[in-house]
Amino acid sequence: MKPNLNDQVLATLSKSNHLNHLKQLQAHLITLGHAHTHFYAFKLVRFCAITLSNLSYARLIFDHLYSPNIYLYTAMITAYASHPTTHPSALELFRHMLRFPTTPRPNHFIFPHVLKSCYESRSTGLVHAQITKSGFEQYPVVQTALVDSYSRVLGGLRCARKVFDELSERNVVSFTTMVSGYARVGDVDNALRLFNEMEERDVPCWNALIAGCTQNGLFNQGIELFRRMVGVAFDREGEGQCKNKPNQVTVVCALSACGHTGMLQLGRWIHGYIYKSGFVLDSFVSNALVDMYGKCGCLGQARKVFEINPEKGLTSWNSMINSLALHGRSDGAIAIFEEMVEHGGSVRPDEVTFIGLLNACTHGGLVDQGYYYFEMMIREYGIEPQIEHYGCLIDLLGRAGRFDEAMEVVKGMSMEPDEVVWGSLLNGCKVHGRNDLAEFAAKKLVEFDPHNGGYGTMLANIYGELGKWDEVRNVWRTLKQQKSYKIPGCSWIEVDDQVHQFYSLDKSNPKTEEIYNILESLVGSRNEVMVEF
DNA sequence: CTAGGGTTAG
Repeated sequence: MKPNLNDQVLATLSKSNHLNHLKQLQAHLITLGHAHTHFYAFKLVRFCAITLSNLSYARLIFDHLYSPNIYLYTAMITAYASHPTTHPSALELFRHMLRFPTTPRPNHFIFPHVLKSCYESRSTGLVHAQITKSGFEQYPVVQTALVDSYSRVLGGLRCARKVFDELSERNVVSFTTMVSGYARVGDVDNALRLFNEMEERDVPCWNALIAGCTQNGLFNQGIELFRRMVGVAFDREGEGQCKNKPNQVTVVCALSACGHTGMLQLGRWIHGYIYKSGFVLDSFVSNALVDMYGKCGCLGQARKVFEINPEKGLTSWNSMINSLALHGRSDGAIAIFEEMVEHGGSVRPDEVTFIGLLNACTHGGLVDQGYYYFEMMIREYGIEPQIEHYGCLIDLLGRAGRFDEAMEVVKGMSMEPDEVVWGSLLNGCKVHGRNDLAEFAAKKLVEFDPHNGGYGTMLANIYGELGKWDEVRNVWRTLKQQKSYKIPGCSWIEVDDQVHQFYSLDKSNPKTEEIYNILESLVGSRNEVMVEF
């Protein structure tokens, strides 16, 4: 028996990845008299838009149909909505569909896709009106899509909440959407409040909250939630219900938090958990592991995970480069960069790549090489330097004591220098004893953030170095009046799953004396010693 | 064709 055309088309598309394959299939369909069969056209449009990211050809197929049905409009609008630069086209097509009576009438499936194209054009409200008018507002799927759409528009969170509050029926999905909305604007408190109100929870809603924490820098809180999730899932007291086990998305978030806080033990546990759970090491998981190991200083492990990733994407390369750069392995970072350019396939270095690369040069003292890559970024890759790149470059030049060039760069910047730029310059000045320029940079910092006790303290110290004692007193008086205090430097180490925190000059630890003695024997002085808080 | 969750950056 001959395989039917339906299966043939699906099989061909699942194996194809090139426009030529698509054209062959099209030719085949035309000879069989199926050039205008909606079902096949639908498959072709989706393939073209999703696999090939070729919107113009998808539109070409669409435009050659006599009267596209609702499926085809939906497919075409979905295609546009998933490519941010073509958002207007999605709405245009939708309006066209509404305006002409010969086109299909909207159903409730199309609205989520239309709403996805509203984020940048801020037209959620218009579509909302249309939804109400056409009587689709009572569909939970549409309602949730509305909440999501409002929450992604700048300043739209209040509207999102309003729609959410008026829902006829809240479920775990609409709750999760709202939690993510709060997380997106950094309002973790409200995200948590809503999470606590939920009577039923699933994996995505845990993930939304954990991601909310880690994306807003609340790494410890994220870890705490992760531990709670693991605890609930494995039900340590009871009979082990194993519901809501962390999945790939969860571990990616948790690993990010481990990297940022240096929790290597937990990171290793998660790696084991991934292995035991039989998760596929997709690029997200792999990259998160590389980043965690890299940040925790296990460069060998990071490298191993990186090497076995068969689909190294931009982030994979960037994570590996950053890991090496972070630990001063400039040669390694540069080698990976070169490998990326040579064997990275379609992957092209982006602005993050160059931050890592410049960082590597800074830590290795490779000033000229750093300059070279900075130029390469602009000329060969057409990347406009961001303030971050300038920060790296100033850092690079400052540490090398090349202050004239550093100031040239500052003057040539296309934007106002920020705190990091002045901070980098100041740091270089301190290393090289350039107190005159240090005063200038520190003043800029204080100007930037007059209530920052740290900046004030640095300025006062520099005045001290310069013997400007009146100025020293002035700065201290201002700081005192404003109640601006320097946040003490802090460092910590993880031993047996416990984090020990150390602040400068704090002697509150019961073992202070012992710690001091050991550290003294190690560094030979008490001045730089940290004591546990 | 059907609403929610993911990594990298001075």
